[in-house]
Amino acid sequence: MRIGYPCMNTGIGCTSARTFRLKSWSEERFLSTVAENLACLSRILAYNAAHRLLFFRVTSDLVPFASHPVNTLDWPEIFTEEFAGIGALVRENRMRISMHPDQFTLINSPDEGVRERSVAELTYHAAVLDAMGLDTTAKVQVHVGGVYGDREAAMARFVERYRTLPDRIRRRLVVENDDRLYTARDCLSLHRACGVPVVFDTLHHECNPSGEDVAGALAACAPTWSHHADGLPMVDYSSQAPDARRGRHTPTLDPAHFAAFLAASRPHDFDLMLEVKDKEQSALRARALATDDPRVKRNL
DNA sequence: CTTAGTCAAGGGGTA
DNA sequence: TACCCCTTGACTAAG
Repeated sequence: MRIGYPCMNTGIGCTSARTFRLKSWSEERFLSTVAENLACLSRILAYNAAHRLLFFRVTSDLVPFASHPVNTLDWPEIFTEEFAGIGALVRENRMRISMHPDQFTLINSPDEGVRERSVAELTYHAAVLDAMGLDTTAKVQVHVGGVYGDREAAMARFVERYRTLPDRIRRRLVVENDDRLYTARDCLSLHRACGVPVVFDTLHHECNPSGEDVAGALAACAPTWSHHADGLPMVDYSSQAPDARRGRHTPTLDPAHFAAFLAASRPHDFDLMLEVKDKEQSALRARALATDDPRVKRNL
């Protein structure tokens, strides 16, 4: 079990998610922003390596407007060295990377334009991981998408479109249960139909359950990952913020809830993404809480 | 300097 | 049909 956190570090004083308004677009602005973002990502990963936080989600804002028509620059080529350096850092420290495109990425949309933009966005995400030289254990996770008034048809469209995605995308794509529309069980049925691995999200499963307890859901999702090509299963963990709208993440790690999760999840092994607002601070506390867990101990 | 409104992109739910 | 919500940090113009 590697423990990680998403997208940003609260302590080191830089962000890899700098962006700008489309109105402010210029090649100079783009190039300087990407350069800053990549430099910051390097710093974050160096911090993570030093603190043995070996799982990290790279922000989708790393390359602003990467899939937008306004951008005709060959950014993977321009930043070849920077991406390669980051990839080397990841590999040398046996770290793992994931990405999670925004809600606009909907491969099951009936709208041709939405689908095309989604494929372009997925191509961007795959291109980042490719430029880093990472193997197919580095994943791009998406939700199933909309229902469009007909769940069966919407799920069938996901399957059909997954099958025809370029291999560059498909080999990295994994699907996650969401908090309203598609449960873990729905995702498992997609896996049976097309082979897509399933990321289990604990909070979404609480909000939008499909009958299994945590252990049962993990047992069902784990075999959707081919150990060789896909690596360990990925699990997103968070708990419900008290007195907040359903689905809102807690601001910081709840130690008792986390301990209960660790106990319930045994003996399954997976890489764990802590979706908590204070980011690396909670990841560090989680790792400390779990140091006696043999799954974590192996990676210290 | 601080702050409040806004940002490429979709879809679901309510009135 | 019209409007609100999600989720979120960062940008940007206004004060």
